[in-house]
Amino acid sequence: MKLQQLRYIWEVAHHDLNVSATAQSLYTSQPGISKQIRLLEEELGVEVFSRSGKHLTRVTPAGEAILQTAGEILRKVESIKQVAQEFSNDSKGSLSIATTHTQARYALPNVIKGFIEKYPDVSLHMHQGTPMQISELAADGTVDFAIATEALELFSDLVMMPCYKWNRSVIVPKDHPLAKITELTLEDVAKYPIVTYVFGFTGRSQLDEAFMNKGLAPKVVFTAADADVIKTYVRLGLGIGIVANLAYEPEVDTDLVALDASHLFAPSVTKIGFRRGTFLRGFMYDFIEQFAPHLTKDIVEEAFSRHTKSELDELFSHIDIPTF
Amino acid sequence: MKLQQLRYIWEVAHHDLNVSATAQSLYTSQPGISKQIRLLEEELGVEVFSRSGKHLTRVTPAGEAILQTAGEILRKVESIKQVAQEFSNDSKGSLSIATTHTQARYALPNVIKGFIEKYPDVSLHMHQGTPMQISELAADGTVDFAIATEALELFSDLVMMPCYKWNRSVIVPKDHPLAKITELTLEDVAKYPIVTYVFGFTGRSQLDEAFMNKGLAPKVVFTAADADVIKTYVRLGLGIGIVANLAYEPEVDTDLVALDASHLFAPSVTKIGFRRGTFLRGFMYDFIEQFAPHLTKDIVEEAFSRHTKSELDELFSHIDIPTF
DNA sequence: TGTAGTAATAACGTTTTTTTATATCTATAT
DNA sequence: ATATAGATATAAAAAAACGTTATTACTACA
Repeated sequence: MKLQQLRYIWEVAHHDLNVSATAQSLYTSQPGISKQIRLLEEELGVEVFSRSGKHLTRVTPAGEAILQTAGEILRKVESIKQVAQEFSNDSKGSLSIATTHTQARYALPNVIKGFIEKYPDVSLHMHQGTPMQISELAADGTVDFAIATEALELFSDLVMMPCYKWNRSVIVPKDHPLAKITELTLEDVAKYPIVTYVFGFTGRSQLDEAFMNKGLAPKVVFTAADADVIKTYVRLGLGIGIVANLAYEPEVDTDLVALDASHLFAPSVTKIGFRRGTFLRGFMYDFIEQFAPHLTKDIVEEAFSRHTKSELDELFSHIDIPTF
Repeated sequence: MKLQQLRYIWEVAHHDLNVSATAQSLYTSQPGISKQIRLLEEELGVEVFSRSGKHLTRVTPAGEAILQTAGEILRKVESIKQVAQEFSNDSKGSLSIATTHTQARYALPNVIKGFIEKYPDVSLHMHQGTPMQISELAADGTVDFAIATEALELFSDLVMMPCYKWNRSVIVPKDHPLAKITELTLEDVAKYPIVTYVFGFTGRSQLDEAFMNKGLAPKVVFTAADADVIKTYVRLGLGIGIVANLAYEPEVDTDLVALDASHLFAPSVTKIGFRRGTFLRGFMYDFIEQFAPHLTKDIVEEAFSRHTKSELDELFSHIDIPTF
């Protein structure tokens, strides 16, 4: 059995069982992969993939189990490389983060600016996607960290830690009737067409819940994955926007007014997650702490060792989470 | 990075850093191994072993971490092979057990007889040693199961499950004064020179404890690792024997008398242990259940998922353990 | 200081892996 | 049904990796 063979079956399984496409993505040839897969299957005496003629159609039950373990092995191989780098050079390496537009655009810039100054030899890679995609990237080891407000808790092999709480603002054009109101109520908000986040993004669920609890059914006329798009449509007069209040930038958004809505909607919590069992390098701990000062190396290591979700919750119930 | 390289560093680390000896044990050449180790170190950019001139003197801190992970990888590779065999042929495979003389000689024969009848294509390997050695063999993956009464709990990465309780008998020659006594007391026993198990074997600690609690200091004149040897010396009149009562065989030991000592010493518990995270094949579950009927597949899988010792204890506190 | 044991190096032959070119098969649409 | 695009298998050749033997160089221990 060769590591290369395990890598091949894993990659093929993650490329819709298309060997040619896999070969391309790995910059190698299709026959090479096909042959190694065959060799592995021959050695093991089991087929990993079932075939209809020449096409791979699905993963066999045995393959299911083998792929699972192969994935674990490949991740451990990565962790050996990480450990080696850690020992050979404290400050060289790479850090991959998967996150949503909201974080990338509003929450992370400062942290990342500081980080690349401190670790000029660490190459930073930022992946963007839906919370679901982000979680998957972290769960299968493509990225080191996932940062998002939703969906992270659905993956049981991610260690997930709360970073900060945030509230919402209603944003309206300067001349909008709501701009003059002093005490905003949910009923006020529900009167106007709403432009906000797509479902599954950036705490959208808290928003729906608040309206539902009051028996209100606001008209959501437009949804987008990020606040920049939302603001654009608010400017067009399509409706009032509801966004994370960190997404309102007073210096830039001079034509808009932000009305604090902290009292209308329950705060959301943005979390950072990484795969259980990953080896975290020094600069990774540092990154986490820069982003969420309460997540010191000690705390993260403690979180590491908690196996169940309830044990994790217990840990963080003692810790104060900052509000943005 | 190649699996072969990981295998090499692991083996060298487990052969006192002697490359030549490792090469012999793996039926390959010394330069081959040396070269692969160098290549790996070059690729990783860290030395796994530190050298004084041409001799490997110790494992570097980085090597420590790398070897740890390498071991995990190699075990996962084994588990892939196991899974494959499981799927390709339910009843072919191999089962390695490490145990003490006591178990091998008195407790296991029936189970093993039944097992080889049921699974003629599974090759069985029995390793014998001290409880300490046994536990190590299981912990580093050389054997599938460890069966012993002591020392198993010292290894935190072994899942340990109680199999049966057993009590002791005092064995004496037919003409010994004690042979006529009806109600044996500790004081009676302490009067005579004693022949029993070596410390660290077969529940020896329970025995010492019982005497100590009563403030007695019996004269232990001879200790051995197994009951056969003990019986031999009892026959020679060296003293009275204290052995597990399953070690007294009425049909064979006609010249000896066994006096039940259940009321004098706390019962001992024999346990079976295996490495956390190993893949257990069907026949392995079956073996366990044959040996300890209360350890059904469901129970074993439950034990698998309990991470801490206290969780395990909790599980078995509900389960009745048979007495031999 | 000498000797036995052990690792590194170099050169060579073998095996394994990858590549290229090509044939064959499958699925899908016409 | 048939043609076609997309995909895998096969075969042969080239390239790379691996292990072996022979030898040198070093260390530890007597």
